[in-house]
Amino acid sequence: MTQGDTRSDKQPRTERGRRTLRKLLDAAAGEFGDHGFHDASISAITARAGVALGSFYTYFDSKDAIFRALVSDMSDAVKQAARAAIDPAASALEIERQALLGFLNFAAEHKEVYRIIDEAEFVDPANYRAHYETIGKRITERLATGGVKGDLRPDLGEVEAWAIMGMNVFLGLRYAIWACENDGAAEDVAIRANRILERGIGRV
Amino acid sequence: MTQGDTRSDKQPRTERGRRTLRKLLDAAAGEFGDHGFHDASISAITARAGVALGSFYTYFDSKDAIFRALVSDMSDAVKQAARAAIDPAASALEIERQALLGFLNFAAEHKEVYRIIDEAEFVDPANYRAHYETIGKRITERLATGGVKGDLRPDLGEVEAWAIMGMNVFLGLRYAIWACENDGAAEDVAIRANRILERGIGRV
DNA sequence: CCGAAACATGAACCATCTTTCAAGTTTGTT
DNA sequence: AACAAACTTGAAAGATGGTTCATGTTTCGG
Repeated sequence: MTQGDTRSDKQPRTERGRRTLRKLLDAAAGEFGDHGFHDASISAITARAGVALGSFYTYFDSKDAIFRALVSDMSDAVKQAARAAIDPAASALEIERQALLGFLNFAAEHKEVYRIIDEAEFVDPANYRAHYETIGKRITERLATGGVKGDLRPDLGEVEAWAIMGMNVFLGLRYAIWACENDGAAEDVAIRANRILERGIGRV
Repeated sequence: MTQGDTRSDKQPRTERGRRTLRKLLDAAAGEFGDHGFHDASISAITARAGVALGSFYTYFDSKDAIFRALVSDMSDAVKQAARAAIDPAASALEIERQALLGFLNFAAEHKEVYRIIDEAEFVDPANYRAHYETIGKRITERLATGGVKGDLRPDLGEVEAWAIMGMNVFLGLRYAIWACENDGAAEDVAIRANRILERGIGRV
């Protein structure tokens, strides 16, 4: 699915090919994560992967192509991580807390994913937008479900979903990517953010 | 101040020089906004500015240098726009509503500013981080003031500030930068976001 | 075990841009 | 008016790094 669509006739047909492809993808994630798209060179990627420069073009049409492939893969990974962190039986607010906590942990564990998706805003805008629109829709659905269940206000929509998504992404940047010693643990951050959703910031 | 610090000995000393510098800055904002840092070329910037290629280096040491100068200028502009949109006499919640509305309007009016600051995450990370940390501090202060005034909970801190900042930035991306026909007006968005801060998303 | 297809290799090609520079023009001051 | 400093110019140097390609090696079905 991630690879089936636009991907040209470059899919490997042997086991060896699949191994090389994976090595390239992993190496590219590292290079793009460490240096950003433009300062990462294909020769650095192939060097890190341990293959010859020319082999790159057996698997990808261009530097852009491998970046796009990476963004698709990682977009899927983020969504899956969030889904995995959620207990669908929990209350709507609790689900949002779990989703944020899952995201914070995932981001801390995979900083390069965060970076690559962020840089997609400039290298692969369509995919970037698709990524956040998909997540936005998913949150919107959760809010609607919460409304039906009676956990949440019934008038929540896309605006609220994007507000929550923005909260989560920025808390991820600050407390997972830029995390420092005297920052609270991810659990704390998730609880405090959840309290905003629960009762706002107004005086009790 | 914005130019006084690290800026090399390139400040213009005549009126003509100041005009050329401004033309370059404006042209660069346009090019970087339209094409992003790496696809914007210095020759395109000088062409747009109507000056010779070589003149660029009379004012900036490098492509990075003009980008950094731009980020500083625009970071200031964003902060000033937010400040200008605020009535300090209003309640703490109302102030947050005004700040968001001000930001949404500013972003819609100056999409290139949004884009350039975002790209600074990769081209000028230190400035990017400084930008958001400064704004984060400012919001933290507002929240503390609101707590003292009795408008807000007294236990609000940096986490809540970053949550609000993330909300605002993402709502800006979605409803100012990517705005489309059937989106609500900025006022609506600001009101709905403010309602989250006021009472959360829980059932009334 | 043979042959065709898949895959690997890395030197060389090439397009692109940043940056330099030597020579000319304008500005502002004395 | 005259001079020095500030500014302008655009061709060319220099560097970088993406992409190609001809040749060699491995894989795998028949």
